[in-house]
Amino acid sequence: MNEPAELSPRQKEILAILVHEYITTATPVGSNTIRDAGRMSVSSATIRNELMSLEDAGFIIQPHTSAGRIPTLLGYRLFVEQLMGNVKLPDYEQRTIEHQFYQMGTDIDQWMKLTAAVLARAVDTASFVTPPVAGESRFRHIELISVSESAILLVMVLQDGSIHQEMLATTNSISQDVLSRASNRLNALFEDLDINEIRRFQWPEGFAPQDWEEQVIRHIIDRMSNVNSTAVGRIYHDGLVNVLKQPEFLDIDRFQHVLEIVERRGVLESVLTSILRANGVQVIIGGTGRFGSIDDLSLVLTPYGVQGLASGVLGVMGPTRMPYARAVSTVRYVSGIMSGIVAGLYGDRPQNDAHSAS
Amino acid sequence: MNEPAELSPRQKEILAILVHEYITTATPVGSNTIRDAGRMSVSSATIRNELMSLEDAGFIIQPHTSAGRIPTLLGYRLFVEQLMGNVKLPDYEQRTIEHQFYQMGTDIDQWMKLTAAVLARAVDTASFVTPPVAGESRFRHIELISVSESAILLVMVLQDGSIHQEMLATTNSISQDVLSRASNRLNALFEDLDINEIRRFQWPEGFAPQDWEEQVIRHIIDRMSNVNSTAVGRIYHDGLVNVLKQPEFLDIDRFQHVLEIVERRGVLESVLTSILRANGVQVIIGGTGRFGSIDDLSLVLTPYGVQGLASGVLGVMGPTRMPYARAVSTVRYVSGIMSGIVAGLYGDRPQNDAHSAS
DNA sequence: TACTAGCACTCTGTTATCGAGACTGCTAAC
DNA sequence: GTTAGCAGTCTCGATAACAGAGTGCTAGTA
Repeated sequence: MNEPAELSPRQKEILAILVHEYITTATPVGSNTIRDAGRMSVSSATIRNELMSLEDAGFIIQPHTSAGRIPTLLGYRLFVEQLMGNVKLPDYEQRTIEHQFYQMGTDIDQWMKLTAAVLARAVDTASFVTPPVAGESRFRHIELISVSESAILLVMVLQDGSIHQEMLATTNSISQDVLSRASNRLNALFEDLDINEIRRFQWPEGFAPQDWEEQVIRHIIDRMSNVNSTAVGRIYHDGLVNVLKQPEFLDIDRFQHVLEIVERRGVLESVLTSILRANGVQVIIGGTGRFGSIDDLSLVLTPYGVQGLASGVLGVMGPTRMPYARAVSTVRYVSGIMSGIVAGLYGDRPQNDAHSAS
Repeated sequence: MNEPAELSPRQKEILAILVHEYITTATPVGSNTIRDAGRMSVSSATIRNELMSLEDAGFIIQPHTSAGRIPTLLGYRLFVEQLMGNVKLPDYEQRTIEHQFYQMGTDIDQWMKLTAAVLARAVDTASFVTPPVAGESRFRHIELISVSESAILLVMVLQDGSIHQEMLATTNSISQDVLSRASNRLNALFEDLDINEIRRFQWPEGFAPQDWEEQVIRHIIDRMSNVNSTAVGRIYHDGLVNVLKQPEFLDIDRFQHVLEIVERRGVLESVLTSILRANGVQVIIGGTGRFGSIDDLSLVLTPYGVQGLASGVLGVMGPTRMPYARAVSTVRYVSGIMSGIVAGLYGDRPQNDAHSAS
C-alpha cells in the first residue's frame, strides 16, 4: 500500500483477469495462467513485474513464496467497483428466473421460500430474504378469538399486511360475542393510528375497562413497538449447502462461523436492517469493521419493494471469492421482480402519484 | 448375527459400558478401557472373549483389526431399549429448563424458537419443533382486508389457532365495507365446518356471487386441504452447530447430508408427521429403511400437546453416537412442559371432561 | 526505457518409509 | 471358565525425498 496512485490500464486488466480466474478456479493464479487466460501480448515476465506492483499496492497477495497471487479484500473491492464490467443478467437467465415466479401462489410464506430458493440456485450461494414490511407500521385491524375457556387468540394486522398473533390467558371465560364487540370497538378507535398515537390512548370518561381489555391494549402497543424496532421480519434463508461445498470451507471451523451467524441471527439482523434504508445493490466484502464477525464472507444485498410503503431485503452470501458479477446482476434482477409484485399488491402509488399530479 | 439367543447379564453389562464409553469419548473402546470403566472383577482377556461373542451377535464391530469396538445400529438399539437405565432428568436440570420457560412471552413464534433453543442447548444436538396444530382443522374465522385498490389480504384462523394469510389480486377496487360484510357472511356460514363440509358448500338460491367472492372460497378450500395434508406446520430448528462440532462430521460430506435434510425439508416433514400420531418418545436410530437417507444420524422425537385437539412434534437430532439417555429424558421433560402449556391455552378438556362426567 | 528469456531458488503437496502405540486373538496354563 | 503372555496387525504421526509450480532476478534485446 505504498502507492495511492492510479493503476495503469494494463494493471487493471491483469487484476481483472486474476480476480476472475481466482473466482472460478479457487486456486492462486500465476503469471502464466494470466497470459493464457486473457489474450495479452506480453510475456509472463512482464506480468510478473506488474503483479509485484499490484502486490505493493495492496490489491493482491501471495499465500506463500512461490505460489500464485490471490486478491485481497481491497482487490475484490476494486474489482467490484470498477472492473467487473457488464452486470446485466443474460436474457435466458432472466427468463429462467421469471419462469419460476410464474407458478407462485398467493401465500406470503411460500413466496419468501421460493425467492430464497431461486436466489440460492441462481448464484450458487446461500441466500436471504425478508418479507416486505412498512417502515413505520400503522394499525389496521384486530381480531379477538376465543379458543378456549381460558385463552384468547389475538390477531393483529398492520398496514403493511404483516400479521401478528398472540395467545392471552384469562382468568375467567369470555364469550366470543363480547370479544367481537371489543374488537370492533378497538378497530374503530385505532384504525390507521401509529404506535405513538396509540400510546396516548385513554379510555373514554366513565368507561371501566375489564382486566383483559387493558391486557389487549398493552399487547398491541408492545407488539407494534417491537415491530418498528426490529424492522426486518423473519429471515428466510436457503442454500447453505452451496456455501458448504466451496473449498474454503473444507476446514470445518470456517463453516462453523457461518452457521453461527445464521443461527444466532443477531449480526445478520442488524446487517439486513441497515440495508433496508440503502439504495440499490450493496456489496459487503469481508469483515468491513462494521460487521466484524463476518470475515471471509461477502454479502450482496439489496432492498426491494416500494420505499416508504413496504420494503424488505434480499440477497446472497458466499465466500469472499464469490461470483460478484453474477450475484449482483441476479440480486438486482430478482429485486426488480419482487418490487413489481409488492407494487402490484400494495398499489404503486409513489410513481403514479407524481405522474398524475403534474 | 449367528445367535439370536439372549445375551448373558455380563455381556449386557459390557455392552452398556462400551456404548456409554463410546458415546462420551467418540473413540473405539478396547477391553482394557472397559475393565477400568466398569468395576468388573474379570480380566481384560475375558472381556475380549465376550466382545467376540457380541461382535458375532452383531451388536458391535471393529473399524479395523486391532482397534477397539464400536456399537452397531443394533447395538445402539439394544442399549436404548434395555440397557440405558434411569432416564429421568435430574432435578436441577429440570429446574434449569423450566426456568427458561418462565420468561416466555405470548408470541407463538417466539415460543417455538425458545423451545428449539432450549432443546438444542440441553442435549447439545440439533433440535426441531413444530407448532401445535389440530389433526383435522375446522374453520374458525375469516377476515378480508383491503390493502390497496387491487389487492385483498385474506386472513383465516382455524380452530387450532393456526393462522393463514394470503394476498388476492382483484381487477377492480372493492371497499372495506363490502369486504367486511362478505367476511361476516362467510363466518356465519362456515363456522366450525371442516374441509369436507365446506367443499359441499353452495351459494343460496338466487344469489349471484362476485368473481372475487368465488376466489375467496376457492382459497379457503385450497388452504384448508393443504393444512390437513401437511399436518406439521413450519419446522423450527436450532443447534445445527452442535452437530457440526461432533467429530463424525469432521468430514464435510457427512455434514452436507445433514444440511440437505434440513434445508430440503421433504424427508424431515414426513418423519415428523409420522411421529405426530405416535405415543411417547420415539428413538429413530440410523437409516431404518423407512427414512432411507438418514444414515449416520439418530432422532429422538415425541409428539406433544393434547391428543385430538392440538399437537405438535419436538425432538433432537444428532449423530448415532448420541447421548440417548440425556436426549430421551430431556425431550420427554420438555414435551411435558409444552403439553401443559397447550392444555392451558386450549382448555384441558380431554382429562377434565372424563373426570367431571363420571 | 520497456520488455523478455532464462535460471536458480523457494515453497507446497504427495508419497514412501519407519517406529511407536494400541488392541486383538490365540495358546497354554491355572 | 478364567487368565497371563505374546505374536500379529493396523493406525497414526513424524521424517524424508521429490515432483511441480511459480517466483524474483539478471542480463540481454528492441
